[in-house]
Amino acid sequence: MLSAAERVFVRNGFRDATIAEIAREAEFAVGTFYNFFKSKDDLYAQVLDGIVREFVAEFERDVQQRDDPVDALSALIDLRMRVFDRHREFFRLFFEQSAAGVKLTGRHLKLREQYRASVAAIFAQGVKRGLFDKLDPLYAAICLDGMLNAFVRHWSAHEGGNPSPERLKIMKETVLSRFRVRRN
Amino acid sequence: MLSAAERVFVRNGFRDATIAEIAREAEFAVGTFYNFFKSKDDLYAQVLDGIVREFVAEFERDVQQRDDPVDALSALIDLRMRVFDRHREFFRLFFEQSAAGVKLTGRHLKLREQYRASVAAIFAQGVKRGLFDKLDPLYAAICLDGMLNAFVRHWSAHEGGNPSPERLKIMKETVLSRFRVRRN
Amino acid sequence: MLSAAERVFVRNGFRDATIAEIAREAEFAVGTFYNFFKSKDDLYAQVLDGIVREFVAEFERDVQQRDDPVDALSALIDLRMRVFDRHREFFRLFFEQSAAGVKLTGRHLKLREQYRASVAAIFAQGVKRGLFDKLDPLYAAICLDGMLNAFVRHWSAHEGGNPSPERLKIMKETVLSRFRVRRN
Amino acid sequence: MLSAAERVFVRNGFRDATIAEIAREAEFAVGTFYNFFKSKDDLYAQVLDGIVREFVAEFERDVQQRDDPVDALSALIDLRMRVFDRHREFFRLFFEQSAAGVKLTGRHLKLREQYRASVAAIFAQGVKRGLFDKLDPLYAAICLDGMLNAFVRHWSAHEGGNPSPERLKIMKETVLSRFRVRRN
DNA sequence: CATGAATGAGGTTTCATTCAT
DNA sequence: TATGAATGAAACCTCATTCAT
Repeated sequence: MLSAAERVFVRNGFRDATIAEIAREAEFAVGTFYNFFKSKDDLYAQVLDGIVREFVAEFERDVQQRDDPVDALSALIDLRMRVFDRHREFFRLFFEQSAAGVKLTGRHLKLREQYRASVAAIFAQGVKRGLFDKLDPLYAAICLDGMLNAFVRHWSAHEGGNPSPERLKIMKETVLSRFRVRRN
Repeated sequence: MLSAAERVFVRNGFRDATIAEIAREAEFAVGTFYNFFKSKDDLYAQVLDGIVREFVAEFERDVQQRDDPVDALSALIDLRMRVFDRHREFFRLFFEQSAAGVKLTGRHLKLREQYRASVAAIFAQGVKRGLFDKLDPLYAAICLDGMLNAFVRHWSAHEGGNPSPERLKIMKETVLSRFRVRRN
Repeated sequence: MLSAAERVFVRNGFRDATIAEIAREAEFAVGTFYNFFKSKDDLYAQVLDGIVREFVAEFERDVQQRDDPVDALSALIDLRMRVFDRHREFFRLFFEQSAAGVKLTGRHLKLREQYRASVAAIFAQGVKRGLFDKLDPLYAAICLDGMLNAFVRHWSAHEGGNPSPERLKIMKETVLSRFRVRRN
Repeated sequence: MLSAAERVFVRNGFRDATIAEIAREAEFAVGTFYNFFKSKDDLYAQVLDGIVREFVAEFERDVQQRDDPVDALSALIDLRMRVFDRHREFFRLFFEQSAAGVKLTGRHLKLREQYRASVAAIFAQGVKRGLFDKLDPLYAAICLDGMLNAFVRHWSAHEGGNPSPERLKIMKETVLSRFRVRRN
């Protein structure tokens, strides 16, 4: 139901997604949606909300738990790719601030700030323990996010969104080694 | 004329930008536009085209010319920030593939591939000369683009799109040092 | 049940009154109404019917009974104000022919004619007995109705529909003396 | 244009008048209306405004000018019937406060108060000069309005809105003599 | 070339009514 | 009988596009 809407929003963007098409995709009548959602805006907000909640929950469970910053980063990359696999384009709104022609609203913007702060904290830990290069933690977090977004976009355009495990591994190694101190 | 359209497209997104508003902003009559542009889509394509051409020209002149890969990368970062300063959100379409609710069309998609290949070539050179870490050049290019996009977005949201020269310098150093081999 | 509908019809007018709101007000389920009423129109007709019946019954009992035309008129004024107090806006439909965006239907239109004819008959009696000015009885009845409606509307707008007994008395004297022959 | 809207509003009431029907009646396209009126509400307000302005102008010219209260009242009755002839049901909104399922808004409500005060002033004059029965001027004005409304409604329902000159004359005499002092 | 009133298809939203439980 | 989720026709309104001036 929400997922039908997500599909159409992703396909067409917010403005070009019509209620009629969403209804058809969900095999409901047009009016039925208005028993569940106040408006098109409300529908969009709820779709986004579900995905963000899901991501935040998994982030807290899989990433924040870990003591070792390198493990945490590794888990974060895995999570990002997993979420991407489930929600493709849609969660770009969360990571890139705008997508599908819609802007994030207050609540989600705040969640995103929290997420970024948490990632920065992981970097701060890593630097302190001598595991990562000396970098401003916030800037490091920005770099990490940017790289992951770029790979998501790249594969979205080039491999139909399904990179081989092989490529995923190389990507992961490439990204992680941008931050880890090198021993030579 | 095109710049009025750009302003409105950026303000409202593609679908929410009305011809009437663009006409008002450009101080032309609605009908006049249809002497210059076949349609709203055509107008959008031409706006994008101008910006892309401008970027490609400056890329060739300021970046591709340079022999030293480190210099080239440095110049590229400068260029990206310059373009961002001139066209803000709009060129995100080029670098992030979708923005304002519109997708890139064939011709521009190809130009983007060429651009990325050129950046990859710079990395290839740099690796060969032992200036950069050993990395797949394409993946390195993807990482670079992603980081730059992330900073653009970050400042777009946090400093009104105008980072201080100080911050720009730190960013540049942060990004560049992600790729350069470290001597210790 | 009918009274819940009346409240909502008065609050919102016919078209803006929704079955859902009526159902909520009556603490019934939407579907339940369709076991009692064929349609929204039917519901409206039944609400109106109840009020008209009530008025006609009281008219016959309190007004038509009286032999003295002046007493009858006095009782009619009292009755009109009483009904107004009970049903406020709603009975305007009966006296003013249209209200709440609905027109009277045949049966009620006929009842209204009968009512007016009865009032005219009272005037005819009064004229014959030399109690009232010489006037066409129908025109006198029209004048009376019009004045009473006007006061109802006036108080509806100015005193929240609750004129003081003092004001009611003055009104009654004002209206009655429009018709009684004056001795001087 | 406005008159086409007036016709449809009168025929169907506000809610049941559709933009499509108004457009058809005016032989314009639906969208054309939205070049002249912000919304359906706005259209309604403008229709009402035109009629009210017209009435107020004629009231000031034909009624307020007169020195003799009896002449003034006589002119007022003529005016009311004239306006009624031009605008039928629609001006009922002004005199009866609600019709066609719409309420008067602030500005018009105020104008109506002014109108009623002016009529009351005429009565006050008439009473002072011994031409009218001793009555509270406001209550007299209310009575007058109510009677005129009642006749308008009566003829609207019974003679297709076109009473004969004969009947108009009787009505006028009937109404006027409700207020004039009788010599006997 | 320049204009801007006119167009009408198409979008979002409401709500009376039905029907399976 | 009672329920209320599902329906879809129909309403209001927008806006890209045309064309007569």
